[in-house]
Amino acid sequence: MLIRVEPNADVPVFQQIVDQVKAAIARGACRPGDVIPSVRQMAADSLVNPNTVARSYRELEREGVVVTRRGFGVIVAPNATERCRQDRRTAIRDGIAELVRDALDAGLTPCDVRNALEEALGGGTGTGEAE
Amino acid sequence: MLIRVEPNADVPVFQQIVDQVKAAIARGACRPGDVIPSVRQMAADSLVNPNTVARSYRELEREGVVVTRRGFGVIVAPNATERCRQDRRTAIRDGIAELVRDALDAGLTPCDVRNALEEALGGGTGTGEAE
Amino acid sequence: MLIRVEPNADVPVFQQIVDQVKAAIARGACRPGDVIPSVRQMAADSLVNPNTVARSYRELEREGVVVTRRGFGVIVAPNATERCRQDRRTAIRDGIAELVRDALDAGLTPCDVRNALEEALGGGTGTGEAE
Amino acid sequence: MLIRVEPNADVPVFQQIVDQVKAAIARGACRPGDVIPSVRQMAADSLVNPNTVARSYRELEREGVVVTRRGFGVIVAPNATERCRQDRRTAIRDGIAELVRDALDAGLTPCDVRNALEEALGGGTGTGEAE
DNA sequence: GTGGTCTAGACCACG
DNA sequence: GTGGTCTAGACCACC
Repeated sequence: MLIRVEPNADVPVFQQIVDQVKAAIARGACRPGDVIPSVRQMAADSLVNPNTVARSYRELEREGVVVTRRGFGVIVAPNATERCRQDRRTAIRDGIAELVRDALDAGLTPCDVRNALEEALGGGTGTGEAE
Repeated sequence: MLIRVEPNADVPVFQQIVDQVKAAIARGACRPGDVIPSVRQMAADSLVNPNTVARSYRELEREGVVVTRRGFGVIVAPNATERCRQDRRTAIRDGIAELVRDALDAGLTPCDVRNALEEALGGGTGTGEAE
Repeated sequence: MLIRVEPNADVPVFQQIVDQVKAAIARGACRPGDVIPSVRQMAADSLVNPNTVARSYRELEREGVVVTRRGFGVIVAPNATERCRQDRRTAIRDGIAELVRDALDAGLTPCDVRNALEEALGGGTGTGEAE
Repeated sequence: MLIRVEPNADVPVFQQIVDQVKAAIARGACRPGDVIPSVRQMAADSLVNPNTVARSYRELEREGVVVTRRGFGVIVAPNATERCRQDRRTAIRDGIAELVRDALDAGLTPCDVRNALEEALGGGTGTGEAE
């Protein structure tokens, strides 16, 4: 469970942590029942204040993604994997829909959008292609 | 020049105004030399605090999209149309790139992303129909 | 909107504030659309740290009881009254059910419970009776 | 002596054990002189950390409900039955008083409270049937 | 050891 | 002026 935080980003640090934990669960790096790093541990690893990590964990618990056992630690909730995947999928779809709306609103054609997408798909990952 | 603002959105009100003015210019609804509503006029129309509208206009002027002539009004800058189109295109491309990165990060395949895009293009608008 | 906090109670301060705000709404002291005291104001009034008040307000917003408008203030949500009343009713019923379960579990008879209730009703409020 | 613990409840695990032991004594399931399970036995049965069980036993001994005889075991104290019954009765009465105060505070009428009680008495158990 | 809470003080963005 | 966030350090209860 490696968390990398950018302190000066426009998205709050506590939200970055929430997102990355959920992403780790979504991609299977953490599975239900696994123990995730303690508040103090992650705070030390990520160079983030423990209070900020605690807030992230509180939010994750509120969303039902993790379960915290006092004096023991924080564990991934039973059905967290599917829940996180669903969340990510919904978020991505919403994001795409909003982006498309904005793009068409700004006068771009659907073809422009497709081209921009293909460019991003090709350059962002390079699944085999040269960079 | 009709501006619609959502006060509870995550994007600031002043930014919504900036974006919508630039969008109007980008799609040709406002052309260089046109006069856009005064601060107090737009404030009254949009039910927004005049200070907020003023800030939006300050930002638009800073970007060279409009020029204000004291005692006269605010007019669209000579080369605003192309500038706004360029801005929109860049913003859209950046947005798509970020979204694609997030999506692949979350374990979606490029194909998933393409499908979501096509769905958004098909369902969200008329793919080119008049509004 | 008068909030009284007991710092040494077993229920956290932020939760006390949440409960009292919801109670004020439930009994009609605050109605939808009303502005509730600012974070700093309530912090000053209640002798509580602003961060603690902020956390209470964040929780209230999460529950849909209030809506916060940045730079403006916090207002009671449209359907907050009924929602709070419902919450209170559910909480009370759950509490009674749990209590009854415990009481019968401990060997008390239903009659014992009824007597204890009548005593509490008589002494706790004195709706007209001498104390 | 069957103890069932809910790790995720708001009442601490050690307190749940204390309460259940006292309840068992109050309802006569354990009588003075009876031997109750050893720390490690109950820890194994209840899937609870032995330290936690030890703390519960320490608390029970502090309250005079049990006495531990080194090398022999833990036995129910001579006057534990009446003491536990008294404790339970006091706890229940306090709980009812607090609940009634909250309920009236929230605007419910005494009649509402009585109805909720009767519902709980009627539906929650068999009002005296064997279990 | 663990998480939960609170305080104090700072900075930022928005209106 | 408003709320939002972060840091720092302290205390508590639980396991």
